[in-house]
Amino acid sequence: MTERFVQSHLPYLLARASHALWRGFEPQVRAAGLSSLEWRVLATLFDAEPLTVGALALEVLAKQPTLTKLLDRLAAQGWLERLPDANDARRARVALTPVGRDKVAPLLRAAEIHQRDSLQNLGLASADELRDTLNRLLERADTT
Amino acid sequence: MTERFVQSHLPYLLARASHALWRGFEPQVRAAGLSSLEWRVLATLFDAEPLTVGALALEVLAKQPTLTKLLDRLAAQGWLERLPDANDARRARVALTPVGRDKVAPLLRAAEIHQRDSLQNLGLASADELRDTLNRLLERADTT
DNA sequence: CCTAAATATATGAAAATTCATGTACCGGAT
DNA sequence: ATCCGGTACATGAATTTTCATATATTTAGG
Repeated sequence: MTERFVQSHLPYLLARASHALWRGFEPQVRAAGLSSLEWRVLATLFDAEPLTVGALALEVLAKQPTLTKLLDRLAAQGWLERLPDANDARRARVALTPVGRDKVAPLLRAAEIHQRDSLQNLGLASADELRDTLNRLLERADTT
Repeated sequence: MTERFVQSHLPYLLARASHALWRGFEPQVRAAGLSSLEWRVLATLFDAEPLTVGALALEVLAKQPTLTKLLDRLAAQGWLERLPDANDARRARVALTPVGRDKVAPLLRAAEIHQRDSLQNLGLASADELRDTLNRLLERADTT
C-alpha cells in the first residue's frame, strides 16, 4: 500500500493534528467571542513580557499587517494596549490590560483541562514525548 | 522555570511546528503561483479518488464556502474540474485535470526532497516516530 | 407517491487578510 | 550635524474568507 501524500508530508500532517485538537476546544473560544488568532494573541501575551508587534506576529504565525489590524480591534475592546518602547520610538510594546487578563484567564484554564482530556486518548507518555519532539523541532527550525 | 503557554499547549505547538517546516517550502509553492490552501487542495487530489467538495474541505482544513470559491478559481485555471456524481446529483466530484497533474507533480517531488532535507536536522528515528504519533492522534481524533 | 426533514453545494454581503507601499524613526558613515 | 540605508509599524486597495442563507436533491414516513 502506497502512503498518501497527506499522511507522509509533515507540515500538512502537523497542521491536521493541530486542527483535530483545536476542533474540540474551538467552541469554548468562540463562545467567548474570539477567533482563533485573537485567542493565540491574548494567550501569548498572558505570560509574556510586552512584545513588539513584529515579534508577536512571528509568535502567533500572522503577517504583520494582519496583526496590526487585529490589535486595533482588540485594543478597541479594551483587552490590550500599545505602550511606547523606552529605547525605540518605532516600536510598540503590546500588553494585556487587566480586563484582557480577566478575559483570557478562564480560557487558559479551560485549555489546560481540554488538553488533559484529549490526551487521555493517547497515553501520557507519547504526549510528553510529542511535546518534546515538537519543541526540539522548533528550536532547530528557528535557528536554520 | 514555569513553562509558557505557547510551549505546553499542543494545538498551538503543532501549528507552530507545521509553520516552521512550511516556511522552508513555501517559496517554491509561491513561485509556482499557489497559495498554501491551493497547494493542499491540488496535492490532496493528486493521489486520491475524485472527492466531494465537503470531503475535500475536511481534508484541507477549509470551510465549505471557502473551498467552493477556491475550486472556482482553480477550475478557471484549468487545473481541476467538477464531475457529476453517479449516485447523487447534489454532489460534485472534484478531480485534477491532466494539466493540473502536470502542475503539481514537480511540487510533490520538491516537497519530498525538502522534507528529507529538513528532517536531517532531527534524526530520522524521531521523524518516523513523529509521523506515527501524529497519524495515531488523527485516527483517534477523527473518531471522537 | 407526497411531503417534510436532512444533506450537498452555491451565493451574496460583510469581515478579515494580504500585498504593496507609506511614514516615522534609528544608526552609522562622512 | 546631515545624509542614507535599513527597520518598525501603519495604511489603502484588492483579494480571500466567513457567516448566514438560498437552491437543489435525496431520504424517510405516512
